[in-house]
Amino acid sequence: MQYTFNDIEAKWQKYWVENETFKAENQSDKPKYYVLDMFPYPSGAGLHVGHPLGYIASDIYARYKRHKGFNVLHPQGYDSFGLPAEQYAIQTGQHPALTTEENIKTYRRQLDQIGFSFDWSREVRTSDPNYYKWTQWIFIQLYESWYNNDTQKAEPIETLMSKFSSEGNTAVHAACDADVETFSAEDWSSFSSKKQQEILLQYRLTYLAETEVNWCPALGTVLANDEIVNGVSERGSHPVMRKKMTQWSMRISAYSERLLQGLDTIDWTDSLKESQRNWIGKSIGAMANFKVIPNVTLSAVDGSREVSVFTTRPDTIFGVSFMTLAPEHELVSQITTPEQKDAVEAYIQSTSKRSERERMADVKTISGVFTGAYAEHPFSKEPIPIWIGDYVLAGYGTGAVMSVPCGDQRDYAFAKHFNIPIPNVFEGGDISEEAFTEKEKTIITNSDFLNGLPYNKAMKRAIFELEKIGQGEGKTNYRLRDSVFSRQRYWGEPFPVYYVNGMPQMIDKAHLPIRLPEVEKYLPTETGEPPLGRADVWAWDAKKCSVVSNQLIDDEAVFPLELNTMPGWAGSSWYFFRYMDANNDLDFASEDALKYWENVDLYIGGSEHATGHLLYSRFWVKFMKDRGFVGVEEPFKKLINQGMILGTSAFVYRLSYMFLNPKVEEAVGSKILKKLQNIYISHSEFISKGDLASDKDALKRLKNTLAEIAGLPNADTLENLIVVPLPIHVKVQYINASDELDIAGLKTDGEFGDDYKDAIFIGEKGDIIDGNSDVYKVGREVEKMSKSKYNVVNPDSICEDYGADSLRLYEMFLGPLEQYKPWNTAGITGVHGFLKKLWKLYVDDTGIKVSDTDPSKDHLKTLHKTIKKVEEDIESFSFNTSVSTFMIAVNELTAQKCTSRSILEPLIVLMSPYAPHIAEELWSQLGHNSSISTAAFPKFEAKHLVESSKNYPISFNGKMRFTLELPMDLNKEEIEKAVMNHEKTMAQLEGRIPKKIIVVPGKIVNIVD
RNA sequence: GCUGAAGUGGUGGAAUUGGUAGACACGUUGGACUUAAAAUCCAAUGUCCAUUAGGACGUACGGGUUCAAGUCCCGUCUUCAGUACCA
Repeated sequence: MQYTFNDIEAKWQKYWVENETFKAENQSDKPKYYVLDMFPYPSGAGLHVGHPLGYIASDIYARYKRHKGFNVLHPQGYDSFGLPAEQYAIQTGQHPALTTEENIKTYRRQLDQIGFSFDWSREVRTSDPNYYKWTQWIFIQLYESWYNNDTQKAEPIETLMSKFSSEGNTAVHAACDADVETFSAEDWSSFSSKKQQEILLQYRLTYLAETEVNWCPALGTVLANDEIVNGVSERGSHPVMRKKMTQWSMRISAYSERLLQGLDTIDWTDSLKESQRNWIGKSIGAMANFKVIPNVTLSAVDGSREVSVFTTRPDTIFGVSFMTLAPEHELVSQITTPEQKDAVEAYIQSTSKRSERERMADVKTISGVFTGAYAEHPFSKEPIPIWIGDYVLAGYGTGAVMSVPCGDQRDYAFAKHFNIPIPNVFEGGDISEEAFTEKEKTIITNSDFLNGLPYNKAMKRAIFELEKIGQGEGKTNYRLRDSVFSRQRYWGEPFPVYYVNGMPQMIDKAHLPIRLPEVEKYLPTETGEPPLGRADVWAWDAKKCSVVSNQLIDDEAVFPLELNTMPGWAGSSWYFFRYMDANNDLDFASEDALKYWENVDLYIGGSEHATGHLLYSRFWVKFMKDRGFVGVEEPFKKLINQGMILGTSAFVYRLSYMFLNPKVEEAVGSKILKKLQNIYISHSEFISKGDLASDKDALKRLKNTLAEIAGLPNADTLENLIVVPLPIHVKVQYINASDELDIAGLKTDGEFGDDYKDAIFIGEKGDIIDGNSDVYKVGREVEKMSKSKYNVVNPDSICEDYGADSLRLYEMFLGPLEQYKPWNTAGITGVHGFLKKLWKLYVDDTGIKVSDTDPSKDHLKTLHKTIKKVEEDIESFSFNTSVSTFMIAVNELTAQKCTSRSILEPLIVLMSPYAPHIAEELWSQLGHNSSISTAAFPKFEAKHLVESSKNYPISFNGKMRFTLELPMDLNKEEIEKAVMNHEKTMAQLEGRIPKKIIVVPGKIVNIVD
């Protein structure tokens, strides 16, 4: 009988569906185990071989846990809202719901053919109204909550309202907007209800706020930072503006400390925890307030203005020689003196043109302007000049810094550039060239009451003194910012929100879901409203409690609905709870189900979600815990990041070379020229993507750097000399690796233009080549699989040619789960051959050949060492090594001609998580009527591995020379005697007397002479 | 720059607590079977020297600890990923 994998796999896939083999029950005597994959976005391209990697691993683990007697929840679903479907809709006019449905069908077919043990009865789709109904509901709960810093918990907004009416807000410690006014209980009750609502909005966990976005008028949409290149849109090169928009935000910053602390309670990789820690960015330091010195020429100054700064090094406060405000800082306009007004305004003008990204990219250029104002040092009372500079970011801390040039490189560079004094406050060291490093900043000097103190004591003392004079306090700052929750898109969850007099109102739970309205086009409106602005039936009738036509909007009962939709991470922040009770109409999941399944025991997915999905989910879960909706504090107990499977792409590239005018060599000498070449090559900033010739700014920067290195007075000397600093391979286009291509046909002329006609080209080896001849070659590169790179390997054809079991085994065999690794289809013949060998171990021409004879000692030894290794491997997620173990076992048993049922039955159970189809088939041929998934995992018995002898490696001075078979029960002395008397030992020693003989019984013998 | 991970044959990768480096595969070479091919099976395969016996060298590089180091310690280099005027 042949191993007809296609038939066998189809047969068992059908069996599993018909018998609901993998359906999980919400109650059981067995212990529970919840294994989850990050659910996929169903893209139009379908699955490639990289996608199932994590699913295979989790499926093996889920099946293993079932064998081990657990009630396993292993569901799957789709993160089906998202941009690609919307883009496709814009281009084709097809409704995203239709294309999404199509894509899901493809995904499901592809997933099914790999033989996953998903419980599909629990499938969720984020774009399903029955699902997003509950996403909307959670949004409402966030709106109806505030964060109490005293209890460190979210509470219903009502408790805040009652605090306000009994004591005002002065004693309330809450996470809220920075600019909340203070009021008493009397004030509160005197406020209009609109004013009360406005104040409450500053406390809610989701709130409306003015946020700066990248607005592209030509495209009529908001762009993400990555969609902007050099200040213009990536698509179409249209100008992009910073624009303030009112958007929903999530007060995730309220949870900074808990999100940080919670990391210690979960089993994630260190690198992932570290990313989240960095993202949360806790820094401990102090706030210090510097009084602005009134200036007689400024009429408005009243002497009460203060510059607040955050610093992590309050011990350096006597090293302050200036202060720097972000150009956007609100004090700037108030304190600037008339003499400096023009300069300051010109500076603000020029910096506002640059995007935040540009500012951050260009770290080297130092710029700033003096405001003319001075602040008073809190202790020395010296006047300190106040500058503005764009190296200070408005968005972090207070948007102002106390500049300590001796201890901070940026302050140092700024001070040098503008000739500001650099007072030293540390003992020892040298600050003639650069600021002190962290290591050098130890003992404080020149600092009044801090003199002689080590920095950590000085920090405490400085904070104490600041608090004493009421000009500062200890403070912890977090980098984590609230996240914008609005998207100007169509294909996302609509907000359950309508507006009365501009104030948001939540729609009652009873009327959810608020379904996405129909629109005739998926683009923003001509007036710049989001796509939902095109909907005709998109108003809320507060009396009838239903969505009605916009035409009916009036002042009394019909109001406009929110036009934004929720971002992609909304639906994915809580879906793991929905699987627990996916078909519940009354609640997002029943209390019983939530209590039984608790949270995810094992979560597998990509590391690209480290600071997105994995942080937002933790935030929502903590919130839901606070409000009593769920019982757990963390969503994912253990998390594993599967590595990416990469494809090999082929492309045509044009060789470009660094080329310099010969004058450079004259000017700088050949030695420096060589140095320059190395710098070009190692300086990745300059060898950026594409052709540097088109990036004038980068070219200019390069010239400055070169001039500096070459010791030239200024970059002008190089003006006509340096042209393009390469070599790089400029990719011309990707090709299908197997295609023949007429490379000559791609040749183009005048690529560099006349600007560079005097240049000489220097090749990769330093040789001079003809600059006008472009050279095209075909290159190969291992990179992420992508349709546009023609390097995608499709699992369908693999399943057809080799079977799903081969695919599963091979993906695991490829290497450690967490590692990035290239796909190489050639290797699959190895595992496929192994499956055939396995088949032949059980089945011959006449059928199953198993016998009920007693197993030999060798058989038992092979089986039990396999059980032991495989169990250890699965527990440690080392799936690649267990595949090798299976190969070794089958090789050994084949050589031993084993047909014993008591060996072959447990062996196939061991393998069934990895290769479930062949396992089911052999299991049933062995005479079993029920699925192999119900069989118990074989039990390891150590007695079968007990050896009576050991093949000792005999080393001389640490080098193994030969091995010697000795009985296990010999003691040290007996082993030593046996080894020393051996003729090979004599031969090695050649009569020398050993200085020392190390004997480790059961391991090794080492003879030192 | 900072943080994290990694660097082992032609390739993917093994190696438990420091104890026989290169398991298991792919590829390559030779052979068997075949008219031939595929499939299958057998053998060899880290590099170098040697007819053999055997030997030398080998886990990015340089040191160190140890009877013994891929594994531990110090320093250096390289690659990948994340992050970045975060005060």
